[in-house]
Amino acid sequence: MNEQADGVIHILKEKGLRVTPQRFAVYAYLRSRSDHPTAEQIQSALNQNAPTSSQATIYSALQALRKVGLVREVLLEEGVCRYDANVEPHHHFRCQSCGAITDLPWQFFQQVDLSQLPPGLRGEAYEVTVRGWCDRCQPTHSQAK
Amino acid sequence: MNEQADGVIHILKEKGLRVTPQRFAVYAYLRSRSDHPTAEQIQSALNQNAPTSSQATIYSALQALRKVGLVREVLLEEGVCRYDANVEPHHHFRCQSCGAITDLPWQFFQQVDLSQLPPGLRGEAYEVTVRGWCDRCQPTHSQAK
DNA sequence: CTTTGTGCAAACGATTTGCAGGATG
DNA sequence: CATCCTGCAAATCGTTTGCACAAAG
Repeated sequence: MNEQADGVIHILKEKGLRVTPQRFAVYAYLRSRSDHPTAEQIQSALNQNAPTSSQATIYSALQALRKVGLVREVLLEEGVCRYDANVEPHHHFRCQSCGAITDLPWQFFQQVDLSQLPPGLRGEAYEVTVRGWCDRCQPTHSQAK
Repeated sequence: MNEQADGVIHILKEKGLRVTPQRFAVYAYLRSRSDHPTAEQIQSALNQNAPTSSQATIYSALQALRKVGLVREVLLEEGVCRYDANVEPHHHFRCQSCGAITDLPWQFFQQVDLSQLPPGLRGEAYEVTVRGWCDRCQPTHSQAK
């Protein structure tokens, strides 16, 4: 766990970011999760035991991390911006019952061919978003919304 | 144009929606466009000549249309919710320079196989989002953000 | 010590809500 | 005519900003 912490510190420095406790906490937390928490979720997670970061700080830390490419935002539902420390290309699965989000490895859908785009469009990257039901929300008998 | 109007009225009625001038205008406008306007863009377009709809009405019309499946929302950038009267499955292209959004026909990427999902996940639908440059923003020499 | 980040509270923009009057079926 | 919709303004929610103080390099 300490090695991991050192790693995070090193990464932040490498990107030219000052290492503050708040930034460290936000980034370490994001790296520890794969469910793309919202800003609010990050804040309440970090402040669970003791108040460590104000909400303005969370947002500014997220922006700083985004600016250097350590974090990206994920938009899958209205009105909520989620954050993801996994900046490698990957796809998303969203359970339409409980809203849970699962990362899908890149190789699941890597067969998309960007050279087939309509004339004039040059594609650089793509991402697949799948809607469905997660393991806990199987619509076996009772259909979920 | 009048036949189209009749068609729109008929569709609204069929879905059990009262046909009001505002609802008609919102839906007809959305059907006339393929660039997924925001609520604000819809409002200013409709009020271009004469004030016809308040912003609360636009939102409630959009919700009513969404509820009956005539309109869906499209989330491709932060903080903006776009609306789309094309509820047939299709993909999206977003120019990362000017932000323009283009629909991509379904058949461009229909080769995705949802049976390959990780165990426990049951996929129902998917959508591909492509980032790149549109015809007016080709990064020939000067790179865009 | 200089630069950059933090915390607070107020500002902001998009969306929602409550309620009285008005239009639809 | 009963029901549902509109318009207005106020409320709400997530995010951003301004500024004084504090911490990082």
